[in-house]
Amino acid sequence: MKTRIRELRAKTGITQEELAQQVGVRRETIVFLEKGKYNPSLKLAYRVARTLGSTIEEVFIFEEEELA
Amino acid sequence: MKTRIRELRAKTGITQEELAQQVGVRRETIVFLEKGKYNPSLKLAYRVARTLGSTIEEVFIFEEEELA
DNA sequence: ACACAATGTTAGATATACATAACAGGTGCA
DNA sequence: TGCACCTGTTATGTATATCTAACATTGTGT
Repeated sequence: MKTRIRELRAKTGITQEELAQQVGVRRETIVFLEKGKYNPSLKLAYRVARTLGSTIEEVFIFEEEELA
Repeated sequence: MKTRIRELRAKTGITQEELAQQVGVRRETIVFLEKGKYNPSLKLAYRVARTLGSTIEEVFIFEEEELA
């Protein structure tokens, strides 16, 4: 899974820490998400997308093979 | 969380069992999802949405309060 | 009424998302 | 140089999504 979290954070000028607080998770969780190191719950994905002013499918990108 | 899984299943005429097989999970998992009894992983949400010919945000609906 | 398919529920086991804490490397700025 | 901030990593613990199996209920057709 790839994400545009870092890119969107840069665009809105917020840090991992700030995103974490707004989303209600720990900063480490954001680090792992940004690096695609795990597969978030749908609710968390929604929160991140909304906080970044975007949608789930724009923020979290799966390759076809990953879904098969 | 509410979902349109049942509605979209009806539209395409597939059973819980068939959806489960196509998505690669157990039927009980589909039952729980349909009833909003748990919060799926993003990857599972993607698979369900794609199998139903739709998108995550159309299939899984969160109320504002749930996200806050 | 009977048979069978579809759906619902429950209990226990396993995997993993996420929390927590602690530390390390990098960058910019005084 | 030094400090403060941002980012990355690792280890351990907890909560919960998902699996598995078994049984109950509801619906549908004949």
